[in-house]
Amino acid sequence: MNPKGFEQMVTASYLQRFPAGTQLIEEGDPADMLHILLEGTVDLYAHYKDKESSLILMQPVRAFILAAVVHDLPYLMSARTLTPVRILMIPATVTQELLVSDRAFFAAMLHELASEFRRTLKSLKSQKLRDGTERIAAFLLELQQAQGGAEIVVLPADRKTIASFLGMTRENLSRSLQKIGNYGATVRGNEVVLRDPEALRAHAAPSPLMDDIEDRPFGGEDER
Amino acid sequence: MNPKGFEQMVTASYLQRFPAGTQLIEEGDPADMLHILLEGTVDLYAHYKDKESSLILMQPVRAFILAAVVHDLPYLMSARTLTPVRILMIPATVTQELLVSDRAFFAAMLHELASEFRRTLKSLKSQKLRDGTERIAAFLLELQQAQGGAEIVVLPADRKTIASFLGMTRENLSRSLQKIGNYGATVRGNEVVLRDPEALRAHAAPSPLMDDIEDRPFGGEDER
DNA sequence: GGCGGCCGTTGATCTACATCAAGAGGCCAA
DNA sequence: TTGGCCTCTTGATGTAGATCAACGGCCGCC
Repeated sequence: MNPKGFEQMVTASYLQRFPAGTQLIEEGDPADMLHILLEGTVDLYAHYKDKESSLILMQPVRAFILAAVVHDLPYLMSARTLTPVRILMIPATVTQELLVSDRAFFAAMLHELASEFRRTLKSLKSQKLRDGTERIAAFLLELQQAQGGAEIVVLPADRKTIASFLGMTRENLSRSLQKIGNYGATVRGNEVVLRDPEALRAHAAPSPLMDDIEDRPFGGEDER
Repeated sequence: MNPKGFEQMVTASYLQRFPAGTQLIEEGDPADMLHILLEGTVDLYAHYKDKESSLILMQPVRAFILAAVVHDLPYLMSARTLTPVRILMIPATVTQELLVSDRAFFAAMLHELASEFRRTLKSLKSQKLRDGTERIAAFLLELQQAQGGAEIVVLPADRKTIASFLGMTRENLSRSLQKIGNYGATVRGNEVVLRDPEALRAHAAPSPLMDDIEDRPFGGEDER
């Protein structure tokens, strides 16, 4: 973005730190702040009757609840920190001014929003089309790629949250993690060792059309 | 948008009609055209292993697959017409030029994309948090509002598609439609009579945070 | 007309997953 | 240390919804 807009943004915004477990946003609140996650992990979740479900496990650097700010409508999700975080908060009014005055900012927001949309759509696809163990396998492979491809991946949250994010109960996450031992994944506390990523891939059939990954060199997906 | 941009768009675009059952887009194809649905109904769906699932039942006027065009990435969904349709197709290159040259067009796209995002997120919430009959009840109430609030709502697609959209099988849609008779909804072919919307509401607990409805005349999502 | 193919419904069974229950291990405070 | 309280796991049971199967209705087509 241009320097003037940047200065305007910085002076009007708050760069804040919060400890783990902080409630940042409550579903239904007016969208008065655009949040940009710079460091740490945030859980975006929602309620219905007395249930709740995690919808997005967010890692830096991402803007969240951009759509609510654009439309000046209430947040659709609640947000809480899972780790200590650093967040840049830009008042909605300033955001809207920047959208008008700074073309580069505008373009960045459009881009970010398109990313969010595609990620969310992928979640919906995964949720509707895959079963539990397939979702876990795909999730582990996503993590692996996000963490640089190492054999050992570290889980980004406690079991309850991951289970909720993946659309299952804690108990079944536990059991399913056992099952995928058959595909060469061994759980060790907070880490999972992927001894046989190919077996996992065969089971999860990951694809850039359904997962938040880049196409792999040797694309095994046939289309019709 | 401004007249010059509009003219540019119109001359470079194609306004087309297609009959029901036309395959418009195949998941994974490069995003070479922005589609704007002017008339009719389109089903956006995806497949995985040999299953497929309907993700969006789109009614006019909406742009679809906007995010893919913005990012110049493959479509995440396939599209087929459920009725005869009228569609404006704008080449991706022209769309990208317009995003640069026409501020109003740019703003409209941002707005539309934010709407799409929120709608998709609501679907994800509904899918993860509600059971089958709750989803049906909420769906009927959405339709009712979209159709002006009349007592009789007409279903926008065949049962198989609706079932898939709602995340269940044809068989269970059929059974669930019986069950919601207890909430004053009677099925009659392609129509459903909502004799007791309050009972339905009590069951589905609809909310503008989870459904594509307006809570209140005051300040809902605007339309064109 | 009569035949075959799809669609929607209904019923019987199966199964993935939720729920319920109990126990193991970790953490911290008194 | 002990006790309380977490989270996570494991096992037993319950259930929503998938699958399998059969049938009637409708439509297009020869």
